[in-house]
Amino acid sequence: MAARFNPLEADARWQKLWEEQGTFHASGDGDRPRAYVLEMFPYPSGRIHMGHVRNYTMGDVLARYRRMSGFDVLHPMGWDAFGMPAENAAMEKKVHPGAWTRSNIDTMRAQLKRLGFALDWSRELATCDPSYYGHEQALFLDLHEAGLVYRKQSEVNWDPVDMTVLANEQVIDGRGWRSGALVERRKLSQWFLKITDFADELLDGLGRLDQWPDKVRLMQENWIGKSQGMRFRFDLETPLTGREGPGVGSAEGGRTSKSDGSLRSPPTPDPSLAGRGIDSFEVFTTRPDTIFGASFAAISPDHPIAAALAESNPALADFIAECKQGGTTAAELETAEKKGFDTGVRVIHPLDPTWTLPLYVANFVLMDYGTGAIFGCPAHDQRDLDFARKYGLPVTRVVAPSPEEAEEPIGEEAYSGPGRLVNSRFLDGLTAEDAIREVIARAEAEGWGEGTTVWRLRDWGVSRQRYWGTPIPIVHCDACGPVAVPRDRLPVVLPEDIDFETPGNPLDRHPTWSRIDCPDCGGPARRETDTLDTFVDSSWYFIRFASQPADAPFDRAEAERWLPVDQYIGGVEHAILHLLYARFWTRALQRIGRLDVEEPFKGLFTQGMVTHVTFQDSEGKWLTPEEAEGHAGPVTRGRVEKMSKSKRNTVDPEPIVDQYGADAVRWFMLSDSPPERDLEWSEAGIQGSWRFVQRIWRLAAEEAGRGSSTWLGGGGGGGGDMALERKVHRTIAAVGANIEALAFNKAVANLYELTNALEKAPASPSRSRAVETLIRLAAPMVPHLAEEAWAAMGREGAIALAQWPVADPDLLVEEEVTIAVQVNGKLRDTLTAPKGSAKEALEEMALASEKVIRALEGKAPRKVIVVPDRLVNVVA
RNA sequence: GCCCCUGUGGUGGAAUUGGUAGACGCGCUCGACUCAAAAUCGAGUUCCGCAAGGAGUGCCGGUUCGAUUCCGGCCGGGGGCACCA
Repeated sequence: MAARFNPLEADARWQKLWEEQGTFHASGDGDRPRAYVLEMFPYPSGRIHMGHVRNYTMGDVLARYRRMSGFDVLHPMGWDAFGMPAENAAMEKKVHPGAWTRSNIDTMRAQLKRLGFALDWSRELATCDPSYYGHEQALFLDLHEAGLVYRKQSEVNWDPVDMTVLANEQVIDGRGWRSGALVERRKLSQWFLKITDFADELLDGLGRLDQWPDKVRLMQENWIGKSQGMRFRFDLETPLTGREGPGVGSAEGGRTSKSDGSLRSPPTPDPSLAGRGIDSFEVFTTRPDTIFGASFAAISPDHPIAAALAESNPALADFIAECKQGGTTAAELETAEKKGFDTGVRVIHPLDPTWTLPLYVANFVLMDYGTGAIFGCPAHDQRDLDFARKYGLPVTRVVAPSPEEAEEPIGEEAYSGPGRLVNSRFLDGLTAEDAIREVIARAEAEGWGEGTTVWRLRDWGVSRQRYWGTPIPIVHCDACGPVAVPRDRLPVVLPEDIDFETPGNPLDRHPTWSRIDCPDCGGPARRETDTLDTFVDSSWYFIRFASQPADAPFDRAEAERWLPVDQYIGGVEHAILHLLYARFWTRALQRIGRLDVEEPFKGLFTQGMVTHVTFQDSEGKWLTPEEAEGHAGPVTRGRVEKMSKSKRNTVDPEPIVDQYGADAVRWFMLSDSPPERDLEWSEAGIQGSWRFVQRIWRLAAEEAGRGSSTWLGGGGGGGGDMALERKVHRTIAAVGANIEALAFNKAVANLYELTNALEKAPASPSRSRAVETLIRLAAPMVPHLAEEAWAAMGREGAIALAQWPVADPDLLVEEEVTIAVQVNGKLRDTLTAPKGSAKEALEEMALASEKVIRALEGKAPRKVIVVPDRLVNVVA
């Protein structure tokens, strides 16, 4: 047996063997319990980076541990293969997006295989294959039939130079990231999925996801943004025209729901309303209790009433135009002044027909939240207060924390705390909560308002005006309107002959692709040229992994046997969108009766980033660590930051694997930093991991060289290094518990401790068995080394399929314990005593201690606290 | 602005339900082996102090026999949402 472990030779040998023997195939039959371990599949950007290595190593340890613990494990891998970068590459490098993507996949698959991940490659999928996206089109049509898909006009960011739609992230300071052109808002007809239909369920379900990080649940909760309150009508003192007409922004208004939970789409301001007669509008508030503190009403500049009034009021039209100019970046909004325009119109207070309030158009009122209109209560809302001070509006306190403060004037700070109602007529004396109920009850009884719920969540716009995505399987016919592509004509395949020379959507300008006969009437029609948001692709891939028949998206029974995913691991950057969309998609499939799974991911873990030091030269140019070392001028060592190409601090995993082997890299990824926190890459760290791999190897080689296999087979008994045996069994218990808890850094520390103990222990049958146990415990983390050592020690079969050691409960308890002895809570001495010693005995031993006597300085103990097997505290 | 998380040696971080703070790794110091270096092995490493001893988990206070842990108030770092009514 070699003195050193040579990964360059061993890694590939074992990887080949695992592949040949199908070691990691999920069988899906038999009665073993099942475990589905999944890491977020990568976008094939070119090469694997350290973040992938960390993510997949964590999942791999869990998958291997579960397999050794007797589970039938599903641990698949695939490619989130549609998206913008492929089109960018096509434009810049003149390669076809498909060719670019597939070549990247080949590179990255080879890189992943070199890391020895225990993946079931037989289930590999790429979302850009028609064999995947064709099924996605079928599911889209299922949702369409079920009424969960609709089409409406929606604003997009339009780059007039590239003639393309931009995602919000691609708009930088109001300009297109590629062209630098000023971005325009443009209205396009787009497809939406009714995720808001599920807002309540998605929110409610969060409460039962007890294996998700609180942080992610909170982020989703905020994103869904449920606000309970009241919607009510303000009548205008004088209708806008003489004719009676319907209220505006009322029943159709806002993403609101009645108490039955039904949701409506947001309003599309209708210019024709102007002149049709407007006599009222609705506002939304979460504080109906403060209704007697109202001092103005305000509507959004986008509100139909604002538009109607502007027609005869040029100053207002100017004001509205001015509001639309403002930037939308966080910083601009932060400093943006609260501005309003007094329309001169007055509205009637719903609880007092003699009381009228001025109506403003205000720049801080958003059309797409609530009803696009508010009432202002300056005393109890800071924004309203700022506004009221600026325009000299009255400020009346209506909530006071105590009766004495009822007439306390409001200064520059609005009061939003608890209290009882004052200056509020029939509400006086009620708590805020009771007053809310009372006002809603009266409004509902009198018919001018109702309790309601408003959501921040919007429906999911899935149309993308791009080539490299799943074609939306719809045909537009002048006679029949939008028509679904018949199922037997799926998949709608992307054309291969595509031109990226001219700007715009390549599908749109393809000479023939979009021409088609209408499936309904046979007349001339056009294909939908938008493709689906790539988040749709990733909303169901975990189902396809579990079951992949050729003729259907999945087999229901088989998918239900694997789902939900037991442990999902990925970056926190997907905390909201991807995870919310996947939850929605799963529930939508459940609602239409395709799959009886409520939540796709039972356990979720979000791992930290891999970081590295940064360097800059005197001019602020980023330098790689290698450049910094040999740099002529002065070099500044910057902060430790996430590895990124722009900061030039990336470390390519492949050369590291070449140098140290897969196991040292994997070990480093698991060491030191808790997995949810950032991990700083360092050369010293990887060298430390390399040393540890060799230390385990030496122990194994030593025992193998001893010819100790005779001891190993010799059934549990003899050998008698009981201290070591106890250490081993404590380690078995600790490593298992820590892997279960995904506390890999602690499992790593447990293995270091056992290794330290083994290196010090004299040869014995106990030690030989202990080394074998160490190899098995380390196998999920350093699998190549473990296989090699396993074979060298003469064991049969792959260690990947060997049994996880079982801790003997009898060996987990210590015979002797160390007791801390305190005087007045300060440690003065320690003593050893048999486990389970009587309180009296421990007290006696403690009081006899020299150090205790000295610390007492002659004072008599007033009280002695004894915690069995832990400590004695003498109080004097 | 609102919400959430976090603060422990030179450093990454450990520490069941409150019960010996600093496990384990990295780094560093000294020593062994070597002509030398690397690798490896051994000893040490919270701070002050020769020692006895004292101080110590961001800061201030509280509860407790006992607080890194629980409570209140500050300060620092990170994240999410953001003119959300």
